[in-house]
Amino acid sequence: MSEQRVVLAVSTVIFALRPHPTTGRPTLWLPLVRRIREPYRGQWALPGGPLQPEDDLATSARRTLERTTGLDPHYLEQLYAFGAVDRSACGDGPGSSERVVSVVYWAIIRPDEAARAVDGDNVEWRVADDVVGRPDGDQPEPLAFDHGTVLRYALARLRAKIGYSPIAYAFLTDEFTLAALREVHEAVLQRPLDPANFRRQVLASQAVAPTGRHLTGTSHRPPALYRRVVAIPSADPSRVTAPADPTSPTEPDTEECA
Amino acid sequence: MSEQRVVLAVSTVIFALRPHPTTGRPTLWLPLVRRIREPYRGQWALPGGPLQPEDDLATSARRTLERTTGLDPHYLEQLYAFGAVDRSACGDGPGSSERVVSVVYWAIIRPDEAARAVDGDNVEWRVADDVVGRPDGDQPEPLAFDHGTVLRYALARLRAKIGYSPIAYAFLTDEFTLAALREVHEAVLQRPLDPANFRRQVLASQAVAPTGRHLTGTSHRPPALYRRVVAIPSADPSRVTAPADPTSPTEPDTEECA
DNA sequence: GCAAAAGTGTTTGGATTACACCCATGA
DNA sequence: TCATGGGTGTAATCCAAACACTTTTGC
Repeated sequence: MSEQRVVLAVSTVIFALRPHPTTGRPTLWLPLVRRIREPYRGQWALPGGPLQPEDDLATSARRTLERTTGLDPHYLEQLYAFGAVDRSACGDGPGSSERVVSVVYWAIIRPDEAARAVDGDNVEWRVADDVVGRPDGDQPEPLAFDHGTVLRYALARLRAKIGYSPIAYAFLTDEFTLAALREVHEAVLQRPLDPANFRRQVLASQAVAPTGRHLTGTSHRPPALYRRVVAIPSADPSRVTAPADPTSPTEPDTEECA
Repeated sequence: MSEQRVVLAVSTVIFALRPHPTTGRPTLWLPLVRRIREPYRGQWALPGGPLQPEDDLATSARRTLERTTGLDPHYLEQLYAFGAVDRSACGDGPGSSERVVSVVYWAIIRPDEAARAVDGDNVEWRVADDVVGRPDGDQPEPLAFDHGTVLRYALARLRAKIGYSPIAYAFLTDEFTLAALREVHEAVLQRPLDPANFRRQVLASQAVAPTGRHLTGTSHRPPALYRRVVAIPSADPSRVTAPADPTSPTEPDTEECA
């Protein structure tokens, strides 16, 4: 085996909600970029690139996103550092390729942000669950590197975190109906939620306040519009405060999958 | 600013339970190593070292731990990748030092494993909350690099995760009383738990089974001994399975702090 | 017997669930 | 008027907390 250098890259999984191509229901989509050099040339991969010495990790993620997809997500969180020694080697390719450790981030963008995205020859938006493959479906075309594993992990994190953190609001614009908020949860969790109970839970959480306005133009009773009144928490470790009050329980953390 | 190279290192926060020096109650301890070179020479730091090209990230963490502290933890999980551009620069030191990105792991070891640990001039075990500093106490001697932030984050992760994952068993040997299991939770959460309710919750979780044996030599009723019958889950993203059954809710993931 | 912790029982209140039912609008 | 979701009410259920009480050992 030849001498290897370890190279650091930063990649990002970006989630957005768009109508499903067949059902029309809100569904998780994400952009992929086509690799234009070896290894895995021609295959689809997560947007990313090498870490520049002058960039922080999250800054690198944002900079690469802007350059490759034109996106600037307002929710961005570190997912995991992937560093298996053989993860950058093609199964049938040369075994002596450079070793790459990737720090992967995941992001959420609103529909209005996603609409501004470029969609050229080398960027393609796909339904997230079609990319990883359904349990009963055919195996999809594999992603470059271990990006299939990365995406599965990002989906698991998103689905876990929406249950205990107000990240669902990152998919929504300033004003929204409670039905729209419920559709975000339903799209992420892939299961219907009881509208009555969902409404009560959200209102009890004190996370939203009515704006007084209503959505018009529907063929039924005009739903009230709400706005978010809590911050979407940052998962940055530097924001970790002093030890919590020992008399109150701690909330779940961000980083992994049970 | 001179040209910088990005170097990748792996460090580990290792937790063990030992009696508190004054109260005698089970308390979180961790080993620190003294830095023998610049930057931060002479200050205490988390055990770690540069990533070797032939090691996976977790392998690197284990190898460095063995070499510096003699420890081989049976629970090891990735915490976070720290990569701020200035994190390896001393506040009053030279500003042109090498840039280091650290992938940090955290680990749990049992008392019998911790007893085998070396405790030389350059390794010192400390009470975890004394290292980060109590809210009302004096500020402790700062750790090297951003390891104070790292440790605070690791403590937050441990305290969050013990609430929804059976990691408490990683602190215990094969046979244990339910009181010992409760003391693990109390030490981590820093608050007393109701023995009656705790017992019921643990038994209802189906995570333990009685061995039939009892602990003797106490000055009261001999408590029954139990053993763990569930696996301590690995947080490795490669273990993420196919999308869960959409009709059942998802459990919290591992990676972050609310 | 007494102290101390093991272990059991009971009550309470809050949160979740399921589902019935009314409301307001466009067509 | 009817269809469609918005929005409210309510009862059943589960779960966590608080705490009284009994049991079993060493001293």
